[in-house]
Amino acid sequence: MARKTGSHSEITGPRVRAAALTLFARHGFAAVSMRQIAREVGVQAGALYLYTKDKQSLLFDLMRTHMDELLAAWADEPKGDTALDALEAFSRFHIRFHLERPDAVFIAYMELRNLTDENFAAIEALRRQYEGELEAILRAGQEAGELDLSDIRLSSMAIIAMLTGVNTWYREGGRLSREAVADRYWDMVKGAVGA
Amino acid sequence: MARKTGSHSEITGPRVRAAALTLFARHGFAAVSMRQIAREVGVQAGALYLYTKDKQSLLFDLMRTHMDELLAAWADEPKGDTALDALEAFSRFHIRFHLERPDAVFIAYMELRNLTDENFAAIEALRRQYEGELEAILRAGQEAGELDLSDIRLSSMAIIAMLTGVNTWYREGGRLSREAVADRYWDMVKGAVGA
DNA sequence: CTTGGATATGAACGATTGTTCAGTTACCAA
DNA sequence: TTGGTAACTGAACAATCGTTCATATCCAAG
Repeated sequence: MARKTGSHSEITGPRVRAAALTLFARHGFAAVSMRQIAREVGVQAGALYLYTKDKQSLLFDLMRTHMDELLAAWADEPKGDTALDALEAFSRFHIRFHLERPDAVFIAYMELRNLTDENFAAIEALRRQYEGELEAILRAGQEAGELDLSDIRLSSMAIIAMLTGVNTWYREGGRLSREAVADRYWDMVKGAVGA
Repeated sequence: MARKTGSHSEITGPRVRAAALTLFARHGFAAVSMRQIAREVGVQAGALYLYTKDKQSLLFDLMRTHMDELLAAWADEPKGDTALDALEAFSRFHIRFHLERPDAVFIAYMELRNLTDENFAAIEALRRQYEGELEAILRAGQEAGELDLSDIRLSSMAIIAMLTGVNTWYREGGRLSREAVADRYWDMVKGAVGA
């Protein structure tokens, strides 16, 4: 027995990435074996290497895809007229986007240390780019007198940490809807930047 | 050759934990072998089992010790008279305590999924207890009319995420001193709770 | 001076790891 | 109907894993 019935390359590839995403998020990159991923897909371990160069590339692809999607989605987001509008748009976007893909977010934050130096640098650059988007909003708001900030970089890091933190406790079907959470976090962000 | 010269049990034990702390923080629990830890200590792998039941217990001990120290240190902290004073004390304490032990903090947040169910429950309970300390402050401030909060639990999670986030970017000898960072974060916390 | 416990070695255990590859099958184009 | 190739298997590779254990050495106490 070798190949199963039907042509599967366009099915199996995404399924490998999906299985890796779930398993890496649940157990951690180092704790998941290629054989576990293969079993989840319904294939032997050797077949995975038709879809990825090695385990490291599998992790890197997942992280780079996530960061690319993040940047692309934010670029497409309407941002309003004022810096305060843009900050509200960013806050709501960040929560929504991250709540929609908890596994990818978890991996992107937790598995950085399992990347090779080169791959780490690439992901880090994308993260910096995203942080830069928020910093630009804060700088504009500062210059327009809409915000009162003592340190833009620091405020940016604080806001992102606060917003991303939602992923650690939010559970679907819980006490609050995603919108209600976003409303309250936007209030807190507003207060934190003195607006 | 077996035992080296001198009595070492009171030296080796702490050294095993210190090596495990550093290595787990740098590479992750699953990616670190007992032999790596042993090499760092200057001992053979088998000797580690004089100081820990197994690898899992080593991780759990590190995490439980960290959480115990956290709760004990906060209990010893002067908290001022008003709820706002207590909130400031908490904010500054949290940043200071966490910046002093980045490795332990990193492990306590990243390696939860590598704990057995039983051990996870124990650590989770301690974390809840710490979060409860902040919630109590917020509740008191709310009732005294010092704070304006729409949801205490949510504000508590947001504040902790924001404060803990300092560990992800702060570097010793950087642009800002720890005190300067704490000053600015306290400003932001104050704003976020409407005070 | 002997004895016994504390401290450590080093070899060994079976299990599992990421990865490669020759062989096998199913599909599609000619 | 036939060939070629895409998709996959199953076995194999050396390396490493956590853990155990018989053995050896050192120190303190009697």
